[in-house]
Amino acid sequence: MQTEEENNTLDDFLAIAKALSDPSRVRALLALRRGELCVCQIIALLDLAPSTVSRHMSLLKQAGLVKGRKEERWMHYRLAKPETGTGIIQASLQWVFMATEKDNTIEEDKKRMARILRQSPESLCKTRTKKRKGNQ
Amino acid sequence: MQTEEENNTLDDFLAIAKALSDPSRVRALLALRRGELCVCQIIALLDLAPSTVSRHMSLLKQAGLVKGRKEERWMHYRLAKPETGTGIIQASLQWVFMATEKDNTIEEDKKRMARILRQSPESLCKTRTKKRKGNQ
DNA sequence: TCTTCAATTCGTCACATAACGAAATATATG
DNA sequence: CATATATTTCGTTATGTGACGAATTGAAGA
Repeated sequence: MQTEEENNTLDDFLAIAKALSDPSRVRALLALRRGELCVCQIIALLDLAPSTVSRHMSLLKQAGLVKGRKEERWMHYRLAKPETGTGIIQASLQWVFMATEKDNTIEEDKKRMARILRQSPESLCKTRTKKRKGNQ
Repeated sequence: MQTEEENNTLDDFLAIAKALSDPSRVRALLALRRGELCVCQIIALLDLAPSTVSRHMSLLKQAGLVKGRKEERWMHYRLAKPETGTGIIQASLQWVFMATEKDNTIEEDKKRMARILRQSPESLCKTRTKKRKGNQ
């Protein structure tokens, strides 16, 4: 994937563009600017079903925008590092960051994530399991 | 839409990302680097039904990436100019350009468009009308 | 080994979207 | 006004996608 990369740049690009065309994925990606996050923390941020969040993160990973690391039973995601990315990845990340700079939702997410980070990840997961989720 | 633009930057961004997550739209957009193009020329490039191309161009326009200009009975599209765009637009265009720099399809499209431009737009349209299109 | 639990995968549903052709619209031209 | 023609809009169909819950996987811990 990095040895030659000469022809189907378009497909790589489209995968990135698709990954970035969903609000939940963009919010998750931007939240990772803080640093590595556990899936359960992203679940808490987005307030979506674990399976949904898992799929979102998987798409971001496939596009090459984030990296995953499993520690014990928790999966941690972080932004793709400069040395890992193909240049397009880094450019894409910069693009999202600048394009969403002044967004209200993202600002709210920062505060929300600050609150989430105050709890330990362990308690977070247990809390969520017991939590009622009664909407559609 | 341009008077203040303070809060829902995310929606604008998502519209752009969605517009850029389809190969036909990206190809059309990149073809416009040459300069303004008539819809019939884009139809010839992509080899899609006129109605399909029209919809694609409409989405690109909605996202703010291209501008339309009607001259006589022909619709011409061009890239959004620096002074027109919100900054995000220009950044997005630059991003697509750099990300697809080395793509084969795009290279082919350049040659293909050169061939198309050798014909006059008028003959192009009439040709296409008579042309058989027997695939799905 | 059995249990626990975080995360993922799978199946399903509702809805979005890309493709087409047909019909409508707009703009010359007879 | 009627015709021709470029483009758009509309309706339909097939496929893609996001959401969920249920079942599965994998890593600790009893």
